[in-house]
This record gives sequence, structure tokens and C-alpha cells, in this order.
Amino acid sequence: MKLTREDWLQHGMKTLADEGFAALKADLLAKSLGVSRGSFYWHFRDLQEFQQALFDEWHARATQQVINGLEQITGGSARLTVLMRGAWNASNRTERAVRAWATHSPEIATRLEAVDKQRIDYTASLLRSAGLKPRQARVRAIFVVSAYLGRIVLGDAPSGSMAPKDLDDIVALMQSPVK
Amino acid sequence: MKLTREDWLQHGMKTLADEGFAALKADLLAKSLGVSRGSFYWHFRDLQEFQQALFDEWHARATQQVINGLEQITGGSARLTVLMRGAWNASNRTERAVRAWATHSPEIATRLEAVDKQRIDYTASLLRSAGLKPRQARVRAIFVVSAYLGRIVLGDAPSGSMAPKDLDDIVALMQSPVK
DNA sequence: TGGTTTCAATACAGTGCTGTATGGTCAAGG
DNA sequence: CCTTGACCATACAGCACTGTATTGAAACCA
Repeated sequence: MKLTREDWLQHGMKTLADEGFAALKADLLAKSLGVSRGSFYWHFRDLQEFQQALFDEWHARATQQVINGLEQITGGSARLTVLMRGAWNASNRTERAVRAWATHSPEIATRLEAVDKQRIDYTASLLRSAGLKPRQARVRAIFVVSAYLGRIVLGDAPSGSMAPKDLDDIVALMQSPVK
Repeated sequence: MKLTREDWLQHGMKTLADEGFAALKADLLAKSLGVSRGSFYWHFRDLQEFQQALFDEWHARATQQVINGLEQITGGSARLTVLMRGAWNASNRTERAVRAWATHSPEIATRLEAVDKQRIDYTASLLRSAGLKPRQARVRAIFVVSAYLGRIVLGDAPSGSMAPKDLDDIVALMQSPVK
């Protein structure tokens, strides 16, 4: 079976989502693709290169696309609502796996930190355009992004009981100035 | 050097906090204790037994003590404030390590889920006694606990810029009924 | 057609761990 | 003082994986 580098990455993404980072081994991937590791080491210098590439793939798909997509929506307030709904309703198995991955790979952890920072900055900008003062916007942005990340490590079970309506309540709360 | 089972667990806790779960290997622990693995396998049947015991140790220290300590404070509203401050200001390297650990050990993950559920229930009860309706209390409890967990996986860097005052603002927000 | 490039199979040595088997040491207590 | 039991060292086989070297086969191009 003849494969390309992209086939491997594609399969890597699926494996990451389905079985977690622990399955990102050359021989396991090769076995599940029905080839030998010889193929893997043809397309990638070593495991590290593969994993870096896979992270790039994820980052490109997930974060950038989300931000770009949101830019279409005009109102800053509506953007936060859309963002939160997407974040909390999607099952996000992949992001969960990436997070777990970062806990045992310093390289991934470093890259993920940058992504988180990006998210906080963006959320803060949305809150500012909803009328909050910069300082307050930043504090709440940290809180909101933390909640999003927490929801991911928490899994679907508890947060499953949250309806869109419940979420909107919280979004409204986070946008309201302190009394 | 003559050691007891408790010495091993103690050292395990320190190692977990300092170097993460990846350092919870029989031979690494033995080396850093200045003994051989023979000692380890004297006190513990296998790695799994050691890790289960270590988790119990953590759970006993962390969660139960926190809850018991809070029971001393009378006002439910004050409790939430105290809880949040403690959660957000402590560096919590250990809990971070435990979370990472859970991502690659199904046994630990299962036990940790139970702990999270416990935390949500407790937080919801605090919010109810602050005057929120049960449904709303539960939704916000999930959000608050998520934020706490997210803060842990996020690390200290971003949330370091949050003063106690900022946190109190958020606590007040979470306790206020939706307008 | 034959030669080159592109991709894959196989076999190998090496690493970092696990758990087990067996024997050694030292302190306490008859 | 000699034994027993608690504790540790050492050596071994095994497993799951890595990366490398070499050979093999198919696909494209001259």
C-alpha cells in the first residue's frame, strides 16, 4: 500500500482523537495502516518530527479556523456567544487528547501554552469590545478560557447537563460590569 | 538505608509534585532514595499497588482536608470565597501532576472523576445556600469547577496576574442571580 | 526497454523499563 | 550467640518500543 506524508498525518489525527497520544508510536501506526515501520521512517526523520507536524496540523485546523470563522460575525458580543457555544458543545475529543499529550511532552506543552495565550488575548479583546475595562476584561478572559479548558479535562459527563440557554446565562454574566 | 512503606509513599508524593508521574517508576524512585528496586518490591506487590496507594494519599491530603477545613466557616457565601482563593492562589503543582497522571492511567482517571463530581456537588451546595436556584447553582458550579481545573492545566503564568480582588469580583458575579 | 526514483519489508542492535529469583546483611529477642 | 524475620542488592529474562541498514518491488521517465 502506497502512502503519502499526508496520509500518515491524517491517520495520526484520527488515532490521536480515538486512542490518545499513547497510540502515536511508529509501529502501532504502521500496523493499523497495514504497512511496516519502514514506510514511517521514509516519510519522517523520527517520531519527533512526526509529532511536531501533527501538532501543526491540529493547530491549523482547530484554532486558526475558529478565529478566522468568527471574524465574519460583526458584533463582538455575538462572537463570544458563538465561541462559547462551539467550545462547550463540541465533544472535542481531539483537544482533550492534545492536552493529555502536552502533559508528557515538553515540546508540545510549550506550543500549547502559546495557543492558550492566544486564546486568552482574543477572548479579552471580545470582552473589551463588550464594554469591559481592559483589566477586568483580561481577568475574566483568563477565567473563561480556564473554564473552557477545565470543561475539556472534565470530560463530557458533567457538562452534558448544560443547555445552550444555561451557557448564554453565563456569557451574559461574564459581560456584565461588576456592580 | 532502612525504609518503611510510608517513606516510599512520602517520597512518591514529593516526586510526583517535583517531576511528574513519569518519575513514578520503581527504579527511578529507588535510585533517588539511594536504594535498589529490591526494597520497592518488598513493600509493594507491583507498581500498580504503589500508585493506587499514592493516589489515596493525595486524595486524603488534598480534597478531604479542604472540605473539612471549610466546614468550620459558618457563612456559605464566605466559604466559596475562601475556597476560590485557596484554589487559585496555591501553586498546586501536585494537583497538576495528578491530572497529567490521569491522562495516561485509566485507574487514576476513574478515581479522579469521582473527586471532580464530589467537588461540583459541593460547590453547587454552596451556591444554593447563597440563594441560587438548584438548576442555576449546578450550572454555575460546573463552570466554576471547570475554571479551577482549567487554571491548573493552564499553569501559573497567565493566572498569576490575578489579584485576590479580581477573584472576589468573579465570585460575586457567580453568586448573583441572572438579571 | 532499462534505469531511477519512490516507497515498503525485514532484520538488527539498543534502550528503558518491568517483575522475579535468589542470596546477603543487620537488628532484635530467645 | 544464634536464629529469625525484615529489608536490600544483584542478576536475569522479558516486553515494547526506537532508529538504522539493507534489500526488494513498483512506478515513472528516457
